[in-house]
Amino acid sequence: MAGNRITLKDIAKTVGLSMATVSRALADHPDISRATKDRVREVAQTLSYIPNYRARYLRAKHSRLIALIVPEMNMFFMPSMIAGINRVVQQNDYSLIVFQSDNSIVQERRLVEYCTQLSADGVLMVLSSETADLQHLDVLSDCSIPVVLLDKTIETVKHTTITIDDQEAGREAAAYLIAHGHTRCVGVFSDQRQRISALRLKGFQRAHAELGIPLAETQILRVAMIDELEEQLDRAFAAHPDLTAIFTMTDELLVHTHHLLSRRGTRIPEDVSLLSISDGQAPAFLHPNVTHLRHSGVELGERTAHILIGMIEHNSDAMMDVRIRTTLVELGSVATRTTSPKRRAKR
Amino acid sequence: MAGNRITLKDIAKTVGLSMATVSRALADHPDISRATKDRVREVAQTLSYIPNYRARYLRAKHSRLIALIVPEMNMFFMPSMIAGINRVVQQNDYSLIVFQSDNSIVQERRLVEYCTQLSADGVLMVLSSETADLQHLDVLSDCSIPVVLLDKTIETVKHTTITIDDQEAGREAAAYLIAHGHTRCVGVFSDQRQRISALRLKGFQRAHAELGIPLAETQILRVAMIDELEEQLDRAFAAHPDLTAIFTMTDELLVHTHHLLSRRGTRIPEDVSLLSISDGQAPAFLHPNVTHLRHSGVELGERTAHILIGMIEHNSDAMMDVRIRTTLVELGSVATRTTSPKRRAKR
DNA sequence: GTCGGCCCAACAATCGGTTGCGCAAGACTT
DNA sequence: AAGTCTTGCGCAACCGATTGTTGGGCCGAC
Repeated sequence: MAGNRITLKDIAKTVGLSMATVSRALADHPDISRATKDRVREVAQTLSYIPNYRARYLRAKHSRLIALIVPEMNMFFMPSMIAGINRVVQQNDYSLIVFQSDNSIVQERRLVEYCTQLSADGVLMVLSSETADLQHLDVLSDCSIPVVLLDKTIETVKHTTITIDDQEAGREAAAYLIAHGHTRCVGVFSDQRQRISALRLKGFQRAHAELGIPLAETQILRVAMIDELEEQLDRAFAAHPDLTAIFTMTDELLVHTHHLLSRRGTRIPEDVSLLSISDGQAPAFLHPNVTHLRHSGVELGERTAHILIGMIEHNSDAMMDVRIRTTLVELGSVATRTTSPKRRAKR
Repeated sequence: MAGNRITLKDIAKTVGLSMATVSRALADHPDISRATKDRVREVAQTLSYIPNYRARYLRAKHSRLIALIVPEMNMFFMPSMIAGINRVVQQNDYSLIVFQSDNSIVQERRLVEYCTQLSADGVLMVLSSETADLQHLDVLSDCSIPVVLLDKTIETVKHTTITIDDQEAGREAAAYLIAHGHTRCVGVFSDQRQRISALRLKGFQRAHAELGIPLAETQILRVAMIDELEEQLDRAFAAHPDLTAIFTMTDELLVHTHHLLSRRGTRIPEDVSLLSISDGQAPAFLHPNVTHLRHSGVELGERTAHILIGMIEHNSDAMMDVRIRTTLVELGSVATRTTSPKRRAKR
């Protein structure tokens, strides 16, 4: 492979100068005369010389490589988040290298170690669902490689984290539905071991408590596997004939809930209102368009990348805990209830 | 950064051996005695030594890095494709580094060059929509870095390509609809400058021709920007009152078409049948579930990665042109027409 | 006419490993 | 007992760049 690549030595031989001079000429070093620089550049051009970053960064200690470890390539959030990260990373002349842990702590550990082997300049992590502690990140601090945790995290006192303000989003969701007259809502949440899930639920519950609206345990769906959703939804409908609104905490839960509602002939928002936390893509192609608390994956990615690059370049290890607020986007999926609901017959 | 990292030299000093011996001991070289190996490993362990890949691969000439350049992080196809690639890449002890060209030929060029600078062992490319020729890939062949083009390509005689059998998929789609009595179908296609688009359309047209079903130009929608879809769809409905089926060539077009149909009160499949080419995710959460010609992104990714790794490891430059066939997945969105359609009134 | 100084460019060390070759000491032939 | 094999390890070159230091040539100046 690449055995025939042009190196500095080749150029040096061609122009009849030493490697050192060629290197400096290419780097526009003041010690080198204009004439020599021009000559060297021309030769480099014609030989189509490509510097070997591996060699260069071996000496330079850094790699201008930023690693991102994600648990999976979720179709809703990840693509936009990665796009955001990528933009900032590129703008700052770093390269992004993306790894997938497949939600396995073993893989995650392996990948973290791999980051050190590559001597990445910084690491961005979306924790896998299996990750319960952060010991495996110690190798990174040993090598003084800065880390930023984003989106999915666990409690930590040692690492900079950037997340959606999950609890607040959950709170706002419930408050919004209640304000529109929905006093019997169902909340659809995912695996409670994930902090993101627990926080959104906590906010949802707290809003109910604060507003004095009762919230039965059966109004809370905890969906670990997406195929449990249908049964749980059926049970909720059975338990609560007065159910008028559903809140879904993610896009994935939203599209599947929407699908199941359509299938059972439930009209949105006439029969049941629907509200979600989302990055706005799914709400746009569902009918009716779904009112949601929007969190931009792009923004999360961009801010995270900025912060990490700041840490790298200023060698700072100040710990931050940034929470991004969601914004309400009102579309057509939430009706205002003034009277008690009248349920339509289902097919 | 990482200035304090343990190196071979540190280990050598600690155990009182030469770097060469330590290196060989760690590599399990037969020249080194069991006892020495054990001692070295133990020290490496306690010092938590991490080899510097940059240095190692500098000499080794290769990098075990595979680069993937994609135009954008499309939410439907890319995630699964990347997941597939990633799996195979990891299994073979390579690492995947993902770049995004943002559909810009300038970026694409830059990234290709960057691949050579990183001395990637191989490059996977999904061409940007702006890419009209493949000259910028010559640097790669100059460095004898193998390239595989996948999914979106243009005509080429020089590079290995792996694509969905687009034309056949378009043909099958039309044939399927026609076989179910839909003699007036509309096909929704994207930007015709893309080969994938042109081929799917060609198949769609050819099936009509072969089966002797007329196909008016107004039955073919060419949607370059997604917000043109609504108007074009309206025009098609106006031009063809006898319209009974719609074919969408991608997931993105599918979800938006589905949304617009729902909005105009068109029932699927009672009023209009819907068929798509898809990787199966969107069809599962739309109502009713959409019958589609399935192409697995994961499979495409896996096969591509296998082929590239084969090229890398056997140093082969045999050109291939692999086409992956789609499989029909019949769900609930296509009705069988036996008589001429009776259109229901719209809201 | 020598000397300080300025330009330019070369030498050589270095980054962190890998590897061909040589060499010493012990084991084994005959 | 001398010669041949093995075994186990070190020397030193090398990968492709960067960079601190050195030194030759040429200038004007005293």
